[in-house]
Amino acid sequence: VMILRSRFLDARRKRRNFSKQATEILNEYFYSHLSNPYPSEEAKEELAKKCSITVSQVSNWFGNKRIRYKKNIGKFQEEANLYAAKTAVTAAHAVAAAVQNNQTNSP
Amino acid sequence: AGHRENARSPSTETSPPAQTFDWMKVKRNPPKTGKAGEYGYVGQPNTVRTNFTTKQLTELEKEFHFNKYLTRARRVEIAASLQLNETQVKIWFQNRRMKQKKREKEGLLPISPATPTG
DNA sequence: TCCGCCGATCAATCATAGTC
DNA sequence: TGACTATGATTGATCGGCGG
Repeated sequence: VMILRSRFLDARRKRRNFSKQATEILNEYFYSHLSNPYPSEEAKEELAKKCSITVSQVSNWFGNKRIRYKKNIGKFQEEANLYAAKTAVTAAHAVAAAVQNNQTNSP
Repeated sequence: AGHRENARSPSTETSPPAQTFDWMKVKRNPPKTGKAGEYGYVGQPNTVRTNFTTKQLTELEKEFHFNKYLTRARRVEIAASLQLNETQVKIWFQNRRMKQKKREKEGLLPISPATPTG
């Protein structure tokens, strides 16, 4: 019956949650690329570095996130709005900077 | 690989989040791992992933250490002896090689997160 | 045209960590 | 402390692209 409960206690035994800061970075990327949340190998390396985790962990995170997100989009609405607002502020700053820059050196 | 597109289904575009992008609709076809019975063949292919027994995994692992790649003949032998499809054996080796590669890569840098101030 | 492989991903599940 | 949920990891199998 349970003959194969054998997933022989893999390495997933001693699991540690990522730091809140790392999760923050990953979520920011995910929601700011919601139309296509598939970071390139290069982007994964950068995220891994910023989050102090491995590239594989970044891949695992996105894989789990994508599946769980589409499985129940509604459950992530609040989170989605939160990060959307956050990136919106960042975008606003960028626009402001661009405008400022444009006025300074107009062609 | 992928479904790299970016199209969006008809939806309000005024709300940033809550849109249904193509990646959210991706659906994988169910496994074609039809474990046919003696009579004719059951109706639907297995809709769930096969659970390899400890014995099967042990044998596959043993074979893997002997050869990272299988010849057609060897594959047939193993599949028969382990009651698996040739495809399952083929895929298992494929996944095993990827796993090996991943481990070699990871078990090499975990230490020294030297961050050359970029 | 068919087949095997690679790399990425999916999807289901495991086992633990966190919350109440 | 036990029940339930959140989450990282594992893995059999699929998808698309390549090369033989």
